[in-house]
Amino acid sequence: MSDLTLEDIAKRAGVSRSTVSRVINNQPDVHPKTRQRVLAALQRYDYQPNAVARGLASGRMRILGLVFPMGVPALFTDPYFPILIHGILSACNAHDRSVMLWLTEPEHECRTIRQILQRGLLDGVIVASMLMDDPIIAALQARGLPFVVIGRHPTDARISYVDVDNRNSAREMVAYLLRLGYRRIATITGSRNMIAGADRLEGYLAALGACGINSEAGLIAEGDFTEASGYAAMQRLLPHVPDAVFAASDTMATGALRALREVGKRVPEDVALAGFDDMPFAARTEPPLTTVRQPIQRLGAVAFETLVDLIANPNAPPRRNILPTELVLRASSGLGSQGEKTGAESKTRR
Amino acid sequence: MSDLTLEDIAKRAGVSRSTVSRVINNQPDVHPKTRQRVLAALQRYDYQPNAVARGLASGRMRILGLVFPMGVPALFTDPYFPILIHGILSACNAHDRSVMLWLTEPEHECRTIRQILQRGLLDGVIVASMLMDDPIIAALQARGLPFVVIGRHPTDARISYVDVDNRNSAREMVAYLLRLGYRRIATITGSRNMIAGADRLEGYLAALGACGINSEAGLIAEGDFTEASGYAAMQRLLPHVPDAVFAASDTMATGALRALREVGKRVPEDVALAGFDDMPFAARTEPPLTTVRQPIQRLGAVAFETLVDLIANPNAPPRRNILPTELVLRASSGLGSQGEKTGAESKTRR
DNA sequence: ATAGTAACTGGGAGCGCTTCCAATCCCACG
DNA sequence: CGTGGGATTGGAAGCGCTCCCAGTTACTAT
Repeated sequence: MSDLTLEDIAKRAGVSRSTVSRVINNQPDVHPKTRQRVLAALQRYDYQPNAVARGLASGRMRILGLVFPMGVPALFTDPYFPILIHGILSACNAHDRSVMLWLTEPEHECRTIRQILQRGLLDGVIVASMLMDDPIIAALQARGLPFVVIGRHPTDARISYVDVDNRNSAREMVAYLLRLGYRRIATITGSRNMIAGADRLEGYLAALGACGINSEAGLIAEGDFTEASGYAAMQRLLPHVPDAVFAASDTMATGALRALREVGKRVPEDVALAGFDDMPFAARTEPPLTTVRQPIQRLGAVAFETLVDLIANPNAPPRRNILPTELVLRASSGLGSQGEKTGAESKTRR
Repeated sequence: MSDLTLEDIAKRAGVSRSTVSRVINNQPDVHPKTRQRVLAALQRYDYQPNAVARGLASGRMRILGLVFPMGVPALFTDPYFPILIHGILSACNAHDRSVMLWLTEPEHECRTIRQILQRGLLDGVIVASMLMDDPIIAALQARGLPFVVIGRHPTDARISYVDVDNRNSAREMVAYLLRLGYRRIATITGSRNMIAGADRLEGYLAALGACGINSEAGLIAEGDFTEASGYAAMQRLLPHVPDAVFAASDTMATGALRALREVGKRVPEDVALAGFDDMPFAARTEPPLTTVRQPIQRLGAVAFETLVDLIANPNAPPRRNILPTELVLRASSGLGSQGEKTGAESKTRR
């Protein structure tokens, strides 16, 4: 309603602008009595500080940027995106920061990057990039804006990131399938240009290698983290008769499940199946999905904390944070030839 | 890198700050030659204007707020959320605006609302509220900040909104099921506190009423738009032997599907099923889901356009925008007793 | 009392931009 | 060659806040 300024409040409270500012920012050196008086005026006139003026004067807007690459087709069908956002926003809420959101659409990429780099606006940026060579990374570095990436960066050691150990998690899942006795284990990979996809493939290969098994080209089908790609990949795998399939995401695993159902293959009797992520729906597929649980929400929260820390200490060394995953064993991986017990939903802590 | 100001560029280009400002903002009254010179300097020093200073001086930050109510449990499992965001962000990208995002968590609600109402920061707000009595609405009105709600407001005619005709869409879907010959049509409703849920229930009742059928309490089960609630609701419906079920969302329909599968009921032979939304996965359930398609992404884009219009014309009357839906007929609704043809994916334009 | 010190308070100078408004320039016209 | 008026340009006044510094007040110790 009324557009009061600091000055107005000051006049009403019979003090100076500076004193009101001190009270608002909870600074010391204000007499308790004065503070009371100002507080009362603040309340009475329902004063809201002007965030922009404040930001200009102080140089910090308390706003963080959050950037998602549009090049990821799974972004709008996977709950990954909303869950991650939730984690970040909750953390921001709790620490009185706000968030600006961008999707870098290729056709507007330059403009989007310009917006993100606008001076004064953002205190720092979280890049949910996962892409191999996202131009936003270079732009942020050139501009000197603090940022954290969700998903490790393969080459540049100066970049702070938060991630799970995709390679080892995948390796353990495949090792588990091997322990169950499966030998023709196929994989449906994520996109080539996403680091998580490449890492999970590496883990798959490592597990096979450790067991003395040579990977077979026909047992590796590339997907792009979408359901449809999982479906198509499974169809390509079928002629090579896998006895188990490790899909690099739960979403692709459901696609594989659909393909298997269509040709009358039973899971896990004919083909065992495992996914990655432990999305909410993974417990409700038929059969429920064995998978690797990654703490998506926590990933967002830790990214937030890391960024805030980075903003406060601009010259500190880069932070790297690997969060733990756990295997979630459900019916889709079956009991294997060993008859190993899995339990309804037993979990293995890594 | 270098933190140049307008003044610096002006000096370099041998003109005044004002002129540089004019060039940047593409204003007339600059001699073409001067403009060239300034443009060159701008380019050479890679000048980025300070968005905050600009915002303070001009009173417009070109930032929109986007508010989601956390009270909606489906928010993080339904693709509705990301698709809507996508629609809004694409529109913003194309029109050189940015977006700030908030989830109003009940425990931080006051603080969140304060952040949103901060003076100077936002030019306007899009509320993806759908809730019956969201306090943010009253707060925005009191503050006089332009805003648009996605989902109609049941009582206040001064509020601008964008929506689909939930009531009629639901009515048509149920009428379609009636035409197929189903008579014991049950419904799984959305949450009571969401207007869309209430509207779809009304449409269900209207269709039955138009056909002279009295609704039966046992055939109405309340859900909350989540898969789990659809599953539970279906279990409650089973004893009442419906021959068809209209779920108020595709997500709940998949829950119902799971419950039906568990007790060995075939869809559509034993129970026909219809959903609402036409989420990407609806075409891939087993059987594929008959549903009402609503243009979620477009909803976001139109909300954006409406808001921008509202910001430009603060005194214009409220805008109300109803986007069309269409019935998407797939296998889950069956052929009914009439043997009506549905085709693999025939659509009916409303 | 009185100096000395600590606790407060107010004023002013910005933050980097927009936006008037007055000043200057330039050219066609007389 | 002078002159009016539109086209350009520069200067100054903010936008509403923070933050520094000097000034004022209020005590304590002597």
